[in-house]
Amino acid sequence: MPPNSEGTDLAGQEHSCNDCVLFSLCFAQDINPDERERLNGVIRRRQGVHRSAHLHHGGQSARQLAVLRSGSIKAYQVSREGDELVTGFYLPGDVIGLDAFSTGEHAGSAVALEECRLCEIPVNDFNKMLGESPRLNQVMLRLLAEEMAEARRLLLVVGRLDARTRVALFLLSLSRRLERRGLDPDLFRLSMDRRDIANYLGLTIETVSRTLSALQRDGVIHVRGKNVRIVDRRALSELAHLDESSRPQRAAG
Amino acid sequence: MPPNSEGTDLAGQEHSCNDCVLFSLCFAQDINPDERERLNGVIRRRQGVHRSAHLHHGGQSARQLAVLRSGSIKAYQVSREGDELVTGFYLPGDVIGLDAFSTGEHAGSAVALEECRLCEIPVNDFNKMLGESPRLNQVMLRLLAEEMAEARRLLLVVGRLDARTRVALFLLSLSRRLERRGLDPDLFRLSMDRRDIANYLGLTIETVSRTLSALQRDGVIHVRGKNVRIVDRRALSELAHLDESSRPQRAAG
DNA sequence: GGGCCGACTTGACCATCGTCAAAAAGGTCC
DNA sequence: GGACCTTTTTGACGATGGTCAAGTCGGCCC
Repeated sequence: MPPNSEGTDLAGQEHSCNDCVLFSLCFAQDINPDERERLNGVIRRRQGVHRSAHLHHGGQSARQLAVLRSGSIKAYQVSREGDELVTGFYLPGDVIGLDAFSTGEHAGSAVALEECRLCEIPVNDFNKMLGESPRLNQVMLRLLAEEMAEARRLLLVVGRLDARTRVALFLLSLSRRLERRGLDPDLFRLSMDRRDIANYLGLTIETVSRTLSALQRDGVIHVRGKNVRIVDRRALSELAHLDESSRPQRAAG
Repeated sequence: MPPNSEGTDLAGQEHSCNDCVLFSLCFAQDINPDERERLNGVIRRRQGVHRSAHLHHGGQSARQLAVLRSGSIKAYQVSREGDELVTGFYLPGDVIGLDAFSTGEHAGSAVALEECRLCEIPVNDFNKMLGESPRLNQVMLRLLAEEMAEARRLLLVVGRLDARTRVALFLLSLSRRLERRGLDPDLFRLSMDRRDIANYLGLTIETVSRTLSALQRDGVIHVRGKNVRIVDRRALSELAHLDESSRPQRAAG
């Protein structure tokens, strides 16, 4: 088993935000110390959330806001026709449940891709804190705006780029996010299966598979099942950075 | 010139929200009367914003939040490679400038597609009101969440559906929005050109043109330049409603 | 270990939609 | 009206990526 094969288990067993390894990634760093102390008081630290367990379903009323401490989570929506639309993947430090922020009901579903640990904040407590802290409100707006920007980025990727570019962008984005969490950006394990990747990128399983194989053949990456090694980061970046040549030219300004 | 050919000029010259024809479409209806009174005091009613005039550019710091009173507006972003990504079209009653809500800088650009009138609220005034009204905060969060949901919908449309379905959805969406504004849902004029539609839907100009022609050939719509008449709404809805047959089957759950 | 099942890969084929090109329609200015 | 330019339409062609099908790999249970 290669090093870093779990990929997303970097949190310890702390019981205070101040000791938490994830502190620099967590929104808790953005509020002031006594607000944080108060947060500490209401947080439920949950572990043993196993693979395929749902954190919430679309339409459900929100019970808590959660920060992922270890593991990884898939966010998706279900269309009226019943098929799945993968909207993102959460890694440690990410906030889960913002989609219920305004209506009180979750817009989409979230499911664990592997064993997870979480910090959960009951909505009641959280809303009370929101009512009293303009700072916290601001932080939430920022987080929401970030999700928005992410959705827009995804829109560009999914709608307008060819398969190779989409896959390259996916790998680089994941790599960068892992690196920010102190993990090896060049050697990691995908916690989602090909179906999820394909769905997320708006492609088929076969195309994802073929594209990964092609990237390997070209010496850009090395793939073996869920294990990925980035061999030629420069080449991968060039692919992702929208070489005019490698890209269908859909109506642009 | 057919009736309703302007399509988006339904606001009068009122100087109070209470008299405004758009009241039922505007977020002003959601706040309480004295907040609205205060809003009235700071609103600048601007007209004569002509075609191709920009309301703001991406990266610019926000000067005001605006509600469109008449005309229509295109929202877009510019990628690092310099091409345009149309993210949406605003109609009367829509709020413009939410993209700057958290950072203070506009994420994208907004440009008038035809002569427009606006209600502008200077950011300073608006922020002050925000700091004092939890209700207004809530309304803003709701609006932001709605834009988010819209972005997600667009993601589905652009990434996963075939050209015919995309165009059908586009026409139906526009029709529904016009109807909500008291205009004819079956006969209207597109204020955007084919390039904008194509870009918005992640297609080429040619494909949009061909698809519109095909829909006309099939007796579903009638098109003449920018003028559109929906002839067979039922058929159009069926196309849009994702008939399993007419749709490439990209990885779905 | 062996069998089984699902995940993944690979190949052959073909539809959709992008590309290139040219003509037609529409708008503006004189 | 006529010249000129932009927008839109239409056609021919080809590449990308979806579909169908058959294999290979890997994990899990006995």
